[in-house]
Amino acid sequence: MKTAFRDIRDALRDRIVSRQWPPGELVPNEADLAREFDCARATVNRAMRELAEEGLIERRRKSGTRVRASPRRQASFEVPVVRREVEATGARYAYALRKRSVEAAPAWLRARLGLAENTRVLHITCLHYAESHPYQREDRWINLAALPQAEMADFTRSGPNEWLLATVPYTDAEISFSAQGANADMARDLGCAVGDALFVAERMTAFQGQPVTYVQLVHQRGHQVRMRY
Amino acid sequence: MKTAFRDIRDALRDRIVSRQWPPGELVPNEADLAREFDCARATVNRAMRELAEEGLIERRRKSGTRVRASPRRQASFEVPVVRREVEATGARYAYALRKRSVEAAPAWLRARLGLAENTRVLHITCLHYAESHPYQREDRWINLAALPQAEMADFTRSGPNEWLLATVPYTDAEISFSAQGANADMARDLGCAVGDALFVAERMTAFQGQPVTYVQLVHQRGHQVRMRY
DNA sequence: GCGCGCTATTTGTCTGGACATAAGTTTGTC
DNA sequence: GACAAACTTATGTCCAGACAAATAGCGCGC
Repeated sequence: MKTAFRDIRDALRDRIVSRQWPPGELVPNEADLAREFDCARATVNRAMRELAEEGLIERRRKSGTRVRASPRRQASFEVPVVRREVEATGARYAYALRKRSVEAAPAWLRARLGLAENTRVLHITCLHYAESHPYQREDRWINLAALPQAEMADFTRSGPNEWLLATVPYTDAEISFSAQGANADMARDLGCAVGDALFVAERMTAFQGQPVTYVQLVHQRGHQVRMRY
Repeated sequence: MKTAFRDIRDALRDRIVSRQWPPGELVPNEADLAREFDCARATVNRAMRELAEEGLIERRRKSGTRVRASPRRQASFEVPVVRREVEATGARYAYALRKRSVEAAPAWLRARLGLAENTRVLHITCLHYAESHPYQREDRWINLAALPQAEMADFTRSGPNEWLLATVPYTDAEISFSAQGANADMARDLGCAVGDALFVAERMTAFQGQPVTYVQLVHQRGHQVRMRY
């Protein structure tokens, strides 16, 4: 029976989730499986490599392959771009700039991004709407030492997010999620009460080792981030 | 110059992030790159496949490979298991069962999991501590039609999470994050004020198509979920 | 001009073989 | 017994070549 690596992978996964090969069990070696499935060892290797990436099995040279006792489960989600996120719901996206200023980086920001003293930053506050309802409030700081051309950019018609994506598309980033009570600014901009529980995403990005931007994204009440795994 | 697929992958990634191959650009085909790197085409293929998985390039038969205009960025994080999450901070983990009852599934739960009427569920409420401070409040419903042995399980010493992991280790799941104001129960259990903004994770899991459990995990004030990408 | 089928090109996968690398296991020496 | 060297075994990677599958683009008939 000649099968593709995808079929082999799925067949092996099946044996694992059905407990035919229970957690901790040693799996037959590649050569044997290649014989069983009547294919080249490389094909079995590819199948097993993918299962290892999924976190279902653990492989070690010489010791062989075993089914993980508790499978390492990882969820992955697409980092949202607000315009697309809004448009995906079918709503019309709109944007409004609230504030733009060039400042010396405050101490908390310098600490977070690892900036030198006296670093100049561009501070943008803006709002993203779904139809006419505020959807997300964005508070962003851009490191002008790393990205001087940001000072010339026009943020009155579209947000810094899209400008940055077009200008510095490849970045290392850290994202974090938390819940925060609305302060006066958030409450005003999002049309909720002070103290309301809001879902907040924060993101720090660096390009080639240099910190580029920090952003706080405060979402409308009830916002959820969802992912399958 | 003979190189491994890892080196080739990194070299190509470098050309992309340095804009030597700008967004939208057509990348040389595998045969040419194999000649350039003096290796087999399969080796280039492996390198490019990984870059495609990273979301940096897009490949299509006959049209060739191009650098994505805006790279698809995906963050992935390990689905947390509360005991390990607490112990990773260096704190001692402790557990307390608050409530255990067998009930008919309420309507909202039936709707969420797609359960038949009159389905019996096991409802567990428990607390997870870091040292002596409440860390997370867990409210869980287990579908007894799918997992009757849950009714016999002892949840007085360790949580349903660990029991489920050991019993049904391979599941499909959907996870979602949101912010919610603390209700009276949450405030009492977590030692905060009613209305405080709390970070909430919810999870629905299914095993071989059958809904198994729904859980709401309410975290202590200030909780963050962090990931790099 | 329009639709349809053919062809050329590019990626996707597989084979059978080879050598590299990691890491248990055995053997040998002290 | 302790330790190191040699051996064995399973996975990791690579190669050269082959064929499969998708599809962009061309040419043909109308």
